Amino acid sequence: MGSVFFHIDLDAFFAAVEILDHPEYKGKPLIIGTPGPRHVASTCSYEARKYGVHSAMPMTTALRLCPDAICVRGRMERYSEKSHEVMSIIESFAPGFLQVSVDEAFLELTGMERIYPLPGKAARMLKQEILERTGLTVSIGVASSRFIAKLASDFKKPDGLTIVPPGKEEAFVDRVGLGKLWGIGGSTLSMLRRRGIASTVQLRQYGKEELMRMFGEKSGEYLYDVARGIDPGIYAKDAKSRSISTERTFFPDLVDMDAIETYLLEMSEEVMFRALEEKKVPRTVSLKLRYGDFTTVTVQDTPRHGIYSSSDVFSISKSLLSSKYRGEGIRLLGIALQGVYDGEDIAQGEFFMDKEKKERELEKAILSLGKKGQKLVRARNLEKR
DNA sequence: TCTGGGGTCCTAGGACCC
DNA sequence: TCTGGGGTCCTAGGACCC
Repeated sequence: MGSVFFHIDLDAFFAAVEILDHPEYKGKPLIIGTPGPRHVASTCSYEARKYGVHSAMPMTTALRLCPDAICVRGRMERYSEKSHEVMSIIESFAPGFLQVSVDEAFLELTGMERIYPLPGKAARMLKQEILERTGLTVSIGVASSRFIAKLASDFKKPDGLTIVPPGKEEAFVDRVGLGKLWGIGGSTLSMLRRRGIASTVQLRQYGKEELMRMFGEKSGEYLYDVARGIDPGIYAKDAKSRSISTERTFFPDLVDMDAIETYLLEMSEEVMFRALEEKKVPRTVSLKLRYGDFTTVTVQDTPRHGIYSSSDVFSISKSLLSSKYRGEGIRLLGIALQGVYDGEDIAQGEFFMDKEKKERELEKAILSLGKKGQKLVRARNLEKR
């Protein structure tokens, strides 16, 4: 018996939650996002999609296309609450559960023929249960691999169910089309087109070595597999280190150095606080700058002595800034902690001999830094007068 | 059209080591 | 006299996804 995977995708999730909480929005074009320049839509209702509005579209464009749309600011806490409700239903349905974002998850039903002899029927049961208990609809894809199941859940939306029988993967990929395959975005698509490859059928005419030469080792292999409906291994491996980041876009561009440093301080604290909350230790700090013309640069530093407090992050990001800053208006500032490991994983040295004590010290340091931060801000404001 | 914010993974070049 | 090969770490940039 072959493998069986479900991919479950919540339909227009944020918008659906807002409609649930505000029934008066039902049947109307609804956009989750703040109106104004340098803002973007995060989701929208299906009524708004009829006007051409979609996720990641600039709000100014979205409102030009659909001037009567209702705009609401996102309420992430509420969405994660609803997400938990749905995910716990999915998780208890079958053992192979893997959540991949707020609004989607995989289930593996391989070897469960005794309990669910017909995967399609099982999927309908799951959809029904989610709707009854949460008021939300999902679309489900059923296939022999995660990759195909993911494409299938997107094939018919909202409230869809698409089953790709074993052996039909390649034919399904042909129906979906090159541009809608997961992992093939705008740049890859135009690179392929430039070489005269506009469909999965055409892509299949190239050998693996040929594609690897044309697109690089990993991408070549990826394209070879995907064109044949073979799962290239999405969500197969789990990340060994992570990153924690924050960024802000400004309107108008930031020019004042004090203001820039104040944001840097605020963001250093935010990011390091999140790391400490999770008892994680970062190895590198990276600073991102975007200028008014949208050119974006990043610089990073991996200090030998390690990163233990937000004042470390702040001073590193300040020197990174001075090493790169062009001296013009800044559209975006970002700070990322990379190579973030569990405290335990890097405990080989003397660093964490007395781990708990060390952590308490770090947390205290952070708290007092928070207060110092306030003073610093005030000191800055005074200096300006 | 004028381009958010939070992530992951890949590449290519240089440093450094054996 | 023009100079190996492999492994690992670091860096900057880019593609992609939700």
